[in-house]
Amino acid sequence: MTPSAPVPRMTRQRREILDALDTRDFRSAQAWHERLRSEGSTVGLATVYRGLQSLAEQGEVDAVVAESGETLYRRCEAGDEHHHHLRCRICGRAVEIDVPEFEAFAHRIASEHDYGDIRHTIELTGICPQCRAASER
Amino acid sequence: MTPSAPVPRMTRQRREILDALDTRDFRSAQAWHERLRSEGSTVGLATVYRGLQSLAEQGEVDAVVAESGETLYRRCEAGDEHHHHLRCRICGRAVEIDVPEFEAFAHRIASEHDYGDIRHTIELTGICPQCRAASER
DNA sequence: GTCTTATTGCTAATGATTCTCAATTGCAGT
DNA sequence: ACTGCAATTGAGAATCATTAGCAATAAGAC
Repeated sequence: MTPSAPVPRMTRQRREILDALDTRDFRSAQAWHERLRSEGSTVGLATVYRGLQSLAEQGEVDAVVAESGETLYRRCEAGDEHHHHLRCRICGRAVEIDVPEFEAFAHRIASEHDYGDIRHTIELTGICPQCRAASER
Repeated sequence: MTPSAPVPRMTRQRREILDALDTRDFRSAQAWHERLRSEGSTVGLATVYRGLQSLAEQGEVDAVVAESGETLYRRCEAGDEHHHHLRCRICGRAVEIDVPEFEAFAHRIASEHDYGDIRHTIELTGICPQCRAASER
């Protein structure tokens, strides 16, 4: 029925992207691209965008939309399903948190209003200790 | 100290924007602009952007960043401080909800990680009953 | 009414992301 | 290892939302 998505292939560049995704920080596709180039890779920007997108679909990376509208990516913790983040608005450093209470709450609210196919996003942002110290002087 | 922001003036176009913001739906700046034009207004797109932005700063309108990256605006309920939404991913229709438990939770998590100047966003999206019905046939 | 300056409306400029398409290259089968 | 072919890549053009630049207007104070 479904047009059946093409079979993914493991290419050099896809491997490189995966390898680059090591830190715990959220970065934009452009930032990851720069990092790759600076490390000698020759991947194209478009490829990085495509790669990150498909990885996000497979659940390999987390994607969040910053207030500026740009999408930030980061490799996900192991295979855990669902979680949220406390992210630094300045350096991007993020901590994974989970809000078990909320999962239930979301569904209650949703069914109260008769909304279906619920999805939720919780974004907690702040200034991390390091950046705070830096900006205070 | 602060460069003291200019004194805002009530212009025809600002009034029109305020007037247009009547429905309970989230719409993009472009969408609000179209609506205004279709109702005979001659406001420019940039003016709508500027107007919505300043209104958002004053807390007169809510602004949320959709997954697509575009910013959606809607007039706020009276002057209540802080709240969240359950928004339909198809038609944009939204319900204001509040999550008192969460406000406290957010601060606890934040201080646990020593993050300052906390800000949070909770976005609940789903498909509203009307759109669900529509897409089911 | 006059003046000062915030505001408007174009339009051009940005910035991020996506698309186009020819050139590559996994990889299944032989 | 060799072929065939669809998936993938890379570079640049194309989109899209949003912002900046600037001359022309028009609030609001006097």
